[in-house]
Amino acid sequence: MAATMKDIARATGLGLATISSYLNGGNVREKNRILIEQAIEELHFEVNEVARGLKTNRTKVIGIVIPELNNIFCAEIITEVEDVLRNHGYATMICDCRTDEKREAEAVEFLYHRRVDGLLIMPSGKKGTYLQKFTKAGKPVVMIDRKMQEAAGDCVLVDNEGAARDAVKRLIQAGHTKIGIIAGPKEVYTAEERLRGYELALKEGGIPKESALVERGNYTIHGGSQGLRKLAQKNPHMTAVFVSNYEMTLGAIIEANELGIAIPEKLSIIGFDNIEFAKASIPRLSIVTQPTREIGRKAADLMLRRLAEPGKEKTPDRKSRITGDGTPGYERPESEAPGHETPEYKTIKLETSFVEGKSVKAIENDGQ
Amino acid sequence: MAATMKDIARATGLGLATISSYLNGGNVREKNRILIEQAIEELHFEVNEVARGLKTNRTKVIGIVIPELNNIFCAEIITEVEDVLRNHGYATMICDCRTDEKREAEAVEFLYHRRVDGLLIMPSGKKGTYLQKFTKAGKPVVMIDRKMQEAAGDCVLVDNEGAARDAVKRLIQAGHTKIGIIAGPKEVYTAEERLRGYELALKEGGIPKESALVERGNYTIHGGSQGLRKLAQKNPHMTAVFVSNYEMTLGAIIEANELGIAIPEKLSIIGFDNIEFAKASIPRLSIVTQPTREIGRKAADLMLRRLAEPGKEKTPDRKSRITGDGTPGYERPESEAPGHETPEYKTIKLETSFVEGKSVKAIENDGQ
DNA sequence: AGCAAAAACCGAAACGTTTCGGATTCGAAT
DNA sequence: ATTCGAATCCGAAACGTTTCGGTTTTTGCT
Repeated sequence: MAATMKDIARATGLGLATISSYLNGGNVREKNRILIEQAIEELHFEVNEVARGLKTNRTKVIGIVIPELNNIFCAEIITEVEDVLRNHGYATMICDCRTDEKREAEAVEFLYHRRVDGLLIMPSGKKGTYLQKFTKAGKPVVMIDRKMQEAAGDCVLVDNEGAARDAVKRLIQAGHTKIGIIAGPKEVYTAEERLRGYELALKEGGIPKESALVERGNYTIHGGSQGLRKLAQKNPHMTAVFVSNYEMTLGAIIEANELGIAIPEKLSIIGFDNIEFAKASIPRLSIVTQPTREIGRKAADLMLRRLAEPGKEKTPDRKSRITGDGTPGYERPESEAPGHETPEYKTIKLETSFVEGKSVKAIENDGQ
Repeated sequence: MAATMKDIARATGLGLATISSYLNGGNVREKNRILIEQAIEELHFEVNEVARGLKTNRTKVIGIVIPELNNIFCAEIITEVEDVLRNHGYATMICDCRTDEKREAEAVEFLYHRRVDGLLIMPSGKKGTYLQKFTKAGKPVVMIDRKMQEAAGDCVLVDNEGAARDAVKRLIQAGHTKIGIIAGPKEVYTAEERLRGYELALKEGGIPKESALVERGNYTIHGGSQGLRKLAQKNPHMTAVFVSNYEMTLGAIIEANELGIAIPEKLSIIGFDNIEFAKASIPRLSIVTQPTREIGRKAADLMLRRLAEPGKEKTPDRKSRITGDGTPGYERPESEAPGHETPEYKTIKLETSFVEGKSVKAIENDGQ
């Protein structure tokens, strides 16, 4: 049904190679160009990306593996990534692995089979041995938000420890000393970083840490409610809480309301993520926000850069024995930094920002 | 680098066709099976889906077009869809068109180029003329949540009108007569349905409608806040509001708090979507919830069903002149209803449910 | 053991591109 | 008009599968 290059060649009386050349931006005599364009128009020709992918060994598809599509932080990043990549002609295959390490490995495998050109992953598991396939095949891997052990690849991270530390410091500066934290799951890299930031701030503030003030949640609304409830039960004198992701922040606030704990009069709260909610919340929430769009953009950019690099996968058609190279650079050069010798893996670290709200109340430093 | 079927054939001494047969579940003599499996193991062979796609003209990829990945309702549905499809060996290519009709058309085009086997779309535009390409090519199209004019394809919908009507009826039964609505954008199909449901309920309740009680928002938190503010300004006597999507519900609640309007004492609210939030909210929110998982599953199932249908795209290799068919049914039959003659397009309508909360207060019917 | 039917196997062509090396044509300078 | 280098053009092979039609082997029966 659909027209092929062969049809165009026949219709124009030109050779197959010429059509191909035209389609790939090569030069073609003016009159032939017109001829070709006409034929394409008439026959409704559209190049078959699958065939092209087979021949070139580049599918123009990027695989994406995330822990939970249904999570604002992820969704925001992916939205940006998808936008950037598609603008560069890349499609994205998204796999949601539901924060399950096994499913994650399966997803990676699945995408590898589909011969995606690169992998963008927001890891759930800690060690990324299953990424080796990609790196071994010379396909770029970019990790988002979390780093995996034993995994070679670029990273786009956020300074979680610093962000958490700053947040808790603010509480300390406001006079709080009984500060709780609702931390994330042990397995989650960023959760641990945030916890470390919390501990660091306490230490620097000269406040002894109490295990009763540390509660863990599973990054869901429910986890947040439970966390706050337990904290409140165990620590009647607690005056502030730092919550380490959005869903749990929501849960914590709700639970505080439920328990009749007034914010910020009785309890100061600093949350995480989702600036929109924070701005609109009552009382206006103080939060740490992550630059999701920038994370997404940086990750996509990094991926594109890697893809544009010459790449080591020399698969010259068997007969050609010539060493010379001269890959013409498929991607428009744009702002390619020249003389850029395949650098070692890169780690980009982005800063969070702090949005001041009314959910933190200064307290005078009387004996607690 | 990667091994091909040819390598396996060579290693086992078998023919190419036999390997192919084995890989596609065909029968092979026991000893050969072992031989093949051994070779596959040793050479780390994995079938190249791209080549397979070229040959079979089926990529095992489904295109998905949605208005906003970054929106809980969409994200929940897509999560489910992706899960189901991947479990059946299908990959998904997701395109976020940001509720922009032009981008939507581009996305459809983009996916068509990639030769996806089918299209799952949650339409932004009203008329889906650009879907014709798919249907013309015999590729199934399934619309989710919204129906497009001039678009042939299956549909999975929700009874929005009924849901809205029921919700508003509850307010009326509780004695409310000054009931506002924060409706969605005119362009959005479901938004209009919900508005109709609201109007219907009023009519049935014998309450005259007032244009001052109808406010529109753009389905964002901000839109919700603004909507509520305007409603409150214009209608000092308003006692209840129905909000027609999650983001706006959130905004409305926040704004109500901001304005010091107590819920439900001064204002009863019925919201939409996101049961989790509703359950945890203070006061516990009454909402209409959509069965997102079921929507997703039904849509994916429908797609799979269509894909399994014989399909009219007969593309026999040129030489074969035989009329006989005998496509062996690639997909495992599973629970194929037999004698199922390519039915006309199907529309599945799902029911919403109502979650009772404390945000609706009965008011005694004194003269208003 | 002999036979036919059924099952398993096989080689080659095809899917729609890109790319290689060489052939052809063009344009300008003589 | 010739000539020569550069610009264009071309056919054929290749990418890794599936599938067609036909051949060989196995199986079950007598």
